[in-house]
Amino acid sequence: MADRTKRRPGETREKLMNAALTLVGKGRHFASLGIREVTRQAGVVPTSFYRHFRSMDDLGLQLVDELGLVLRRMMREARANVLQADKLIEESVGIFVAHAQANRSFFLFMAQGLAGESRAVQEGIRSEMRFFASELANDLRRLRLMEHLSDADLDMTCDLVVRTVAFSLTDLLSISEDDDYQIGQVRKRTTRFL
Amino acid sequence: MADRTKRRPGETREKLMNAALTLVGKGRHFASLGIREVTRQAGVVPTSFYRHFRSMDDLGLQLVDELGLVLRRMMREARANVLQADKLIEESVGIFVAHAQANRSFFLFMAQGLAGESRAVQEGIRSEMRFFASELANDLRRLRLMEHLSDADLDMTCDLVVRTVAFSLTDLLSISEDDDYQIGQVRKRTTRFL
DNA sequence: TAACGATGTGTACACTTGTTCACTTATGTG
DNA sequence: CACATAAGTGAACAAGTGTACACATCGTTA
Repeated sequence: MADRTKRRPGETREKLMNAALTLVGKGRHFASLGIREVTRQAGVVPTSFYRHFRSMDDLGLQLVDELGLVLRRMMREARANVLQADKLIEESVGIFVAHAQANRSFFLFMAQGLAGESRAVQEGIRSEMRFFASELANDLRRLRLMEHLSDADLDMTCDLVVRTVAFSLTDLLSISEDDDYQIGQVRKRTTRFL
Repeated sequence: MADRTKRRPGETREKLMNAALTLVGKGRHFASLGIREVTRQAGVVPTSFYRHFRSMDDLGLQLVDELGLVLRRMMREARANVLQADKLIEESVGIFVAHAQANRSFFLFMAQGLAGESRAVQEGIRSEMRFFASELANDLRRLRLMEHLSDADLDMTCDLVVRTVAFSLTDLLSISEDDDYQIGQVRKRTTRFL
């Protein structure tokens, strides 16, 4: 009972992924992480790494997949909370900032990966962002907002919004103490932008 | 004459900085480069590194300084070529794209450094971008364009433009073969944005 | 010319790294 | 229960890493 030597399946796998995220959260860049370093942080022997991942790039790719889940969760919450269209932007930005802080390492990883070393990871993150942008465009269409924009323009605008916000991440996450000012900035930027 | 054993001062220093840029241009991330790797690429013995740089971070900082020069050169060219205000955006974007291609590794380094490992390099690049944005705002003010925007709004808008363009770099530089499409995209985005 | 400081070189050392192999242990299915 | 398979372990190795030291070479200045 108190003795929990049981090995939950996939536990080490999680530990390794979290270890990588933790190191990224500590300011390290994903590209500079080594297998041994990650296993050390996870409290696991180096060999175990190969039971779950082929290489560091592989780990990165699986992190991208999980990142997708985080983003989807964020979208769902946003959709639920902004049923009526007023205050839409403030609301959305607020939710975004909250998620960015709750999953700080994850978003840091995303910001890094965009200019990262592994082409595959780079492509994965980019495609997650594209998906996110297209969903955003769909939502706006459904809510009959932005009807003064053509479809193509709307798509492009959403893409731009996502890019801009993603870019702000770098600032937002690097400070993260005196958020208030930064939040205000991002909110202002995004609001004015739309 | 044919024998050029002479040692031009600062030659190795340049060789090392170029070596780092070359590796970045080959798809490596700056944060993952090692001293030995760079010296090897530069065709220099590892010990020489310490004659010029305290560490890799130091090298990065000095690269940022040179990046500043590149940006200033770009601005000067832009100012010279867009004396009259029509076609201003297309002209500017064209110049930007040309520079981005000519100094591909430099701009890659910049894109990487924004989410990089060294806080100092990150801060340096960010401040270069801020400077660039404020100069852009000044130019627009001088040309009496965008008079419908308040000063604060103009500053923010320029910041946003710079961010957006910088972000597009990631795409632009990662393809760089079938540029035509990408150039069109960036141009369209920026144009529509302003 | 002599001496000096800056720059470049070769060797060496103590660590760290990625990866492998043979071995133990737990989990779930017949 | 027995057994196959997945998951975890430890020891080992060759290769690569950062850094230090002592020495060679150049350009400049006294």
